[in-house]
Amino acid sequence: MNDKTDTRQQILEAAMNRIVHYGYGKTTMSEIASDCGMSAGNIYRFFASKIDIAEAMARKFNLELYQTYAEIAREPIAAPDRLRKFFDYGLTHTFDAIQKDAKILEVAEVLSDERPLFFNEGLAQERIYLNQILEDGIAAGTFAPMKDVNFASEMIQSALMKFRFPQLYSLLTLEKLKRELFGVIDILIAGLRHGVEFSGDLKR
Amino acid sequence: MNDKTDTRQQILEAAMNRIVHYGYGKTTMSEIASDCGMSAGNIYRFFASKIDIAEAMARKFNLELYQTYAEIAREPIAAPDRLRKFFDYGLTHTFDAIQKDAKILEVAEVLSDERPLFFNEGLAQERIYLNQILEDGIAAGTFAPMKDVNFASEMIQSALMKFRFPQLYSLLTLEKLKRELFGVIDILIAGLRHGVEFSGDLKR
DNA sequence: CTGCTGAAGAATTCGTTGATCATTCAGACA
DNA sequence: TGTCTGAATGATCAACGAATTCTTCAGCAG
Repeated sequence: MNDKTDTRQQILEAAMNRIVHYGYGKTTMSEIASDCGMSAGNIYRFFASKIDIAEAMARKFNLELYQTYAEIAREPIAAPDRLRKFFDYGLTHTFDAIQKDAKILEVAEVLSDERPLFFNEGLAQERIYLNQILEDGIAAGTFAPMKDVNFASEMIQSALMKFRFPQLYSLLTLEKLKRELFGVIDILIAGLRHGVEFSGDLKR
Repeated sequence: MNDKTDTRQQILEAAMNRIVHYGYGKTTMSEIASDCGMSAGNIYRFFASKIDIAEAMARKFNLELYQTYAEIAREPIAAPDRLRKFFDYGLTHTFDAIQKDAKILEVAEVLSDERPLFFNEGLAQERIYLNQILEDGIAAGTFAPMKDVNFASEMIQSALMKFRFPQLYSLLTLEKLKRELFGVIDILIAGLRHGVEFSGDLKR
């Protein structure tokens, strides 16, 4: 069973090496296989398809991200600062990753085409940490109480959607991007601080 | 001189009829020309290129939009309500337009590829009305005073960016979209109401 | 002189064909 | 018996000539 995990890991690593260098489209299953000293067919005992390798790659990327997210959510600083740090890290991390390996943009594109739900998974995971920060902030009296913390998290994610799509911001510098990110976050924080009357509250 | 404007108008109308029906790519200059009873070459005395026709089309669409924006910005209701109405109208208007003529999505795509700055023009225009609403709100005491109204407008636009890209939301229903739009706006309004301490204020 | 045409040129798209690639699976191997 | 290979298969892609389309412009008509 450990062999299996090891081999899977080896395939993933070989694939990642090729993909970040040549791109997803220019990397073939046979190439990955021969890098691992096996036949292309054998890869299918470990990954159901090529796109699953891309997904595993993204999952690995996200795992690091979530780990830092969890740490930030736990930091003993005021909730608004944690919120800023949270999204600052997310943006910087992906920006740097793209700067370093431009080809991962292709992976993201292919994934959003063929695994459109994968994206939602990440948002849901992120919301767990956001909810935690919001609840802390409410408990500390920094944020006003609210009926539906998860809905608020969703709205925060929605307002910061722009900073998730490199295609939308790739022409801007990181500096300009951050200025904008913090500008939006500051309004959101002011809103959360003083309490939001959601116009839909009656219905929900 | 009026002849010239008329002909231009005629060409634009013929082009629009074909484009909303068959799409931008499937509409040829000769077709537009023969619809107008002229040669393809003659179109170039009125439009410098095919993409300029698409731009004129979008400009016409925006003109209606801006007219309503101006009206909403002037309405004698509280600033927050004007803000809601403003973006509600923008979303509904484009959503309905796409529902009615799906092919205009292709026009938007081609335009953002070949005239990337055209988009910014629209944002700048929109900000004129936003600034007006914000200033009114501040004067009325509904919104807290702020150093840089235009920056706040930019941040509002940034936070609502998601609702501008049909590619990002085309799978959602208008109802769900509006729920989300109002959710974000409500937080922004709460923030503006009580005042924002922009973390970048020292630098600006 | 002005307004327009239609043919020419340049650029782009299209369709076909051959090759490459992802994926499957019968059977070899250990 | 459980692993793995390599050939078979169908799907996708690249190449490239043909055709279409955008754009220009010399010259014709009014």
